[in-house]
Amino acid sequence: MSGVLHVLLHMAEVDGPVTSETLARMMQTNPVVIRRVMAGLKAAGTVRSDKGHGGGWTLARDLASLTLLDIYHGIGSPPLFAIGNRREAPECAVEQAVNEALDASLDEAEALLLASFGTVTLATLSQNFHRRLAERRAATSSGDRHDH
Amino acid sequence: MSGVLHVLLHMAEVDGPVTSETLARMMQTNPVVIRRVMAGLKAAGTVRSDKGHGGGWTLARDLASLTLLDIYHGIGSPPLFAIGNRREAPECAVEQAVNEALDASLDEAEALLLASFGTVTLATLSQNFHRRLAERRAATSSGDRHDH
DNA sequence: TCTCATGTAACTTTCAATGTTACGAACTAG
DNA sequence: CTAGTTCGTAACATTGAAAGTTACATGAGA
Repeated sequence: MSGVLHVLLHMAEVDGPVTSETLARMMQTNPVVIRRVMAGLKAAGTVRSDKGHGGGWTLARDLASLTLLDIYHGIGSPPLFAIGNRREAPECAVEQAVNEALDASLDEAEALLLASFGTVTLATLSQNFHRRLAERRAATSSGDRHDH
Repeated sequence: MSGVLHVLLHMAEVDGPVTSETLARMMQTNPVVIRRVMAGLKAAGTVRSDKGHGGGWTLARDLASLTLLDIYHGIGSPPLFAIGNRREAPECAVEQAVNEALDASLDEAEALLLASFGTVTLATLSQNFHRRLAERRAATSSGDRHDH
């Protein structure tokens, strides 16, 4: 998730297609790993890929029309929580009572989280990125006089 | 988490102390694993342990005074989410923007989840467990005539 | 004193995530 | 049409964290 967002924002900074090779160097990983996660996004219509000379990955939709929720589903909607339910011995009544209680809380939190994802666009992330860049430039050009 | 709750509810069904050996068989695991997770709960005052003959684990507090939140903290407050933030290259402005956005959503969901945990007592879980037992008994003694 | 039980360090095993290699398919430039 | 690029994907290797295991020390009761 975090890595994919990183990649997409970097792609938005370049106008032409970007190869898996280049993206892999940015993320300090392997081109095949990039292709794996991009596969889902491609199927979802978020990005497109082109082969051969001048090929690579391109954003297929506007940043403003993409939310964190789109990306989450694009990468296959993986489990959100680290503390899952035991699925062993589900016939045990104790197990069922425990799972019922945990599920109630987890489902509620999951609904909120996904709703929250739905309100954040990649355009917002990009804007925050550029704001940080500007602040950083201002800080260094003024000789780091502020703060500590 | 799920496993610990299972253990605690089983302990509540017995009046005397229960050994790690017995609990391990219930959970289909190893006694040492039981002692490991119980260590935190003991430090938190949730359970006590006694050595020697007739020893084992005992609930030190009433089920009604224990919430899921207490148990969560008792086992060391492990990470709740499976989709963490990248901590590599945190100086990259893109990374910072991504982490900022994800943290905002995750923190909000975490707060809700923990609050939700705080409202559920183990007494409630135990009641649900006994309700299930009663329903199951009723269903089998009536010959499974209802539903399918 | 002998047995039972926890406490804990050290080691091993397991398993899923990630990384890697290899090769086929599709595309472009010349 | 040929050569060079790039994605697509299967198969295998590596890694790291969680769980399991062994071993032994400590404390408590019969």
